[in-house]
Amino acid sequence: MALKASDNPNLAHDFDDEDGPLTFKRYTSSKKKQLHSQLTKSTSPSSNGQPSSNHKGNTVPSAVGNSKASTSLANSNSPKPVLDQKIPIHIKGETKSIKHSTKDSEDEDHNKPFSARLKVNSNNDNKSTPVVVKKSYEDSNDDGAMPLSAKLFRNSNARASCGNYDDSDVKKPISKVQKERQNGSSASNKHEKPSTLLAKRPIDNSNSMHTSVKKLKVSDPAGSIKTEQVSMKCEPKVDDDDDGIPISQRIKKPLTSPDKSSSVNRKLTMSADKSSSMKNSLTKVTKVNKAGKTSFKKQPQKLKKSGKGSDYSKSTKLLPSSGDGQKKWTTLVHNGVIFPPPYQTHGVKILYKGKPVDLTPEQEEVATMYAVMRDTEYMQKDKFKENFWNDWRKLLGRNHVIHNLKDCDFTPIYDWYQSEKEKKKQMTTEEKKALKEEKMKQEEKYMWAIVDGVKEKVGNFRVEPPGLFRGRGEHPKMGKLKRRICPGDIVINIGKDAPIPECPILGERWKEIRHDNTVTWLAYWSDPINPKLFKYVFLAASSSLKGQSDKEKYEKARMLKDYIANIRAAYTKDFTNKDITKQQIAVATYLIDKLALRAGNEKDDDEADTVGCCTLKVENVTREAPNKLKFNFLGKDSIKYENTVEVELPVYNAILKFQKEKRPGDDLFDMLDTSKLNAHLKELMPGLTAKVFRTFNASITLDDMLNKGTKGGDVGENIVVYQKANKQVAIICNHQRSVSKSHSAQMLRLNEKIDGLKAVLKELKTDLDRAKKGKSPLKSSDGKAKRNLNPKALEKKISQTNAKIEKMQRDMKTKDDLKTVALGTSKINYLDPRITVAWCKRHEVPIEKIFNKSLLAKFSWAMDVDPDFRF
DNA sequence: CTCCGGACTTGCAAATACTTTG
DNA sequence: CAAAGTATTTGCAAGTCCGGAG
Repeated sequence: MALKASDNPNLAHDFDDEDGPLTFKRYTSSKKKQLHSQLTKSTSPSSNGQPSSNHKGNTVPSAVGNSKASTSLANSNSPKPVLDQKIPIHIKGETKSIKHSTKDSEDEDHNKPFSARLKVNSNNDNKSTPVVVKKSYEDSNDDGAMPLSAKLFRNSNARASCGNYDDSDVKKPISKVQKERQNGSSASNKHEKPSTLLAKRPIDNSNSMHTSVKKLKVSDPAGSIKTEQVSMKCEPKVDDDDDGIPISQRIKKPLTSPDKSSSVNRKLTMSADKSSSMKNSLTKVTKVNKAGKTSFKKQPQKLKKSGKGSDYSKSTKLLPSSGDGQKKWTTLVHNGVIFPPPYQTHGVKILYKGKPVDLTPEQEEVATMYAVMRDTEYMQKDKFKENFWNDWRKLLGRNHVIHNLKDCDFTPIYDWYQSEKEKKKQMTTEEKKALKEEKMKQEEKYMWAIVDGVKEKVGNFRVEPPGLFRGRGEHPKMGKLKRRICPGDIVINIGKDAPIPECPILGERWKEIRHDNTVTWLAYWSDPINPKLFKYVFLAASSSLKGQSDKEKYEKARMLKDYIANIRAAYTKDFTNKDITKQQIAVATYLIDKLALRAGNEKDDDEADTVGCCTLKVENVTREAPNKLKFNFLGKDSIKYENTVEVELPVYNAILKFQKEKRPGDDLFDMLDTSKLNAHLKELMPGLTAKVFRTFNASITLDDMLNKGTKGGDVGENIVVYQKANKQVAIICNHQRSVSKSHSAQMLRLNEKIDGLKAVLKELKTDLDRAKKGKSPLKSSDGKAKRNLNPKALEKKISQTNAKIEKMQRDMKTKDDLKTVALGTSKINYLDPRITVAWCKRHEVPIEKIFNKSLLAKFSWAMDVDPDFRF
């Protein structure tokens, strides 16, 4: 039976419940120790503001249990559930969201290079990204020069003051306000049960080892395991003279319109915060600062008690940081990686100067890779062809009949490939299903790893197949052959006691076996295109290990909220610093804060030429008097960033100075690089780096927009509010997507539909007029007679049609607005899921409407956040 | 310091799965 | 039911940041 099951795709069900989206996972041993690490490693992200439940619980996960688990896995690829602690929660699978429909007219675009398209978009279309960023500032002319999140931030201040303080808070020394403000992460603990992790964990672990398949019911409170979190609060202290006046002014100004909804929430939040403060934990003092002026103190944070029940069942709680020095796991069992099948020759010949040419399988394989890319934009790029030719020529050998690429005709292979594709498409669903099952069966054993006794999904267990390198933008290496990876290229990382995965290719062996528990990768090989880089095999996003660090990331970003006022004050002051390095740091930090730019590491010549903040070139920034800066550069993935913003005058002048006497291609911030910048940031807040600003900006924007924008409408309306906020974040972060090939056609079609409805409308009106006069309706266009309706019915129909038309037009507009905006990236990487979950709870929006299955699994650690949680 | 190996997150697009529509 | 769309998943490239060696 077991065997049978494992062969069967259905078998997967066994796993299914286990890795269902909302699950309970065990706590990692390493997590328990973090206290220690926090104390030791002040800079570690996790170490700060992390919930920690350390005290007493140092129970070590017993190796015994783990080894047992591993054994079972090793001995039988049995899919048998190894994890017991995961609690499945029923989730409605359908995560549907909103859709837009439409079409429009701009087809030619897809033939252009991506960058070109973007350019077109941004130039012609005000709705598109770059410009939009600008839009975000429009609503607040008064503070156009204010950092992106400043406006939001002030709101949070406002919120804070609703609770216990009056507006004057804002004027209080920042440190005071901050001190009074509770640290957020505690909110999420509200729901937790008293039982602490510490106490529980060991038990759970052992359970997992011995009891194998028990699943806890979500609904069973007793069964659910809660974790407590303790977050620490940071209380930055600032030197009085350091307090930038400008900043405080900016912050004050804002209080303009506190949103009602937020004030209500605020109260809840505050009280939650209060209650939370009680158990505490560690106090840490970090001394920071330049000039020895500022010192930040951390305060203990507390656990929260769980409040009223939420509609969501509780799920996993992650432990605080992954401290323990460096230790990421105690036991690790997995089956290695799976290789792509060997090349199957097809024997289709290419033509050289019109004549068929014989190729060896190796030569044919590479020729096929090329042939198959005929319809891509790479074929228009000389660099791609050149690189391909250079690598392929090597395979062809010295005196091969083929002497140049130009005379090669790959059409036969291309056609063969197309027909193969067609064949596949024509297969019956049955056949397809069978094929899929077969594949599943082969891969199933590689899909899972057992980490500290808990079964976790592996992210990418498939070794990358050979192919032609598809670098983005103008990558110097595009088209190069990415050779096949063999076991001899692969380094495996696995627990000491775990069986070493059998090498799947006969007669070969792994390059190396390691037992390094300070890292999370299960395997890696070096990138054949750039041997300096590695390709890693990690656990999936839904794993506890990933969830852990995800949470730490958001906690760090939240911590920034407490420091941001001081940081702004500090850099504002330095806008005019005589020390040019400091001045550049100040301006760069300002840009990162205001525009959510990436840090901008240096790049090699053999990479696409893109920039981030520190690597901006003089030519990327154009001044527009009196105080605007126009940015235009290619950022990550060669995505164009185009944005014109108003900046504070000192910034404008500083840029002027940095540009002076430099050539267009020179570095704008010539005294700066990311390590200097980050080193500086770290002095301002422990663990602070440039990327934290992006997370911070994104999440606080979401939090703010949700709370301001939600008016208590129905679910549908609320979802629109969410999407709007999501879109705003995507715009801030410049998350773009290429316009789909069929976009214009879709818009066109929608227009036709609307026109059709309009025609109907007209006809209805005519009928109405006639009906009022007692005449029967005219015949419809197809000549048939229509039913004779009374005026009332006709009026109703008219208004219905009108509504339909309006809705369609709205949808169309939305669709067009979003055609170049990618919402997914921010959802996955930048928006603290607790904001979303808490908001959903508050407004009774089913979380499945916002998060799909993967997201639910990835964010399982955030599911039981307190409804009052605010970023 | 700087350089660079190393590890991990972020990001877009292609492939695939699933839904709606005609 | 196929075509048309949309949503989700997968693939893998491209960033960030850290820390150790020189």
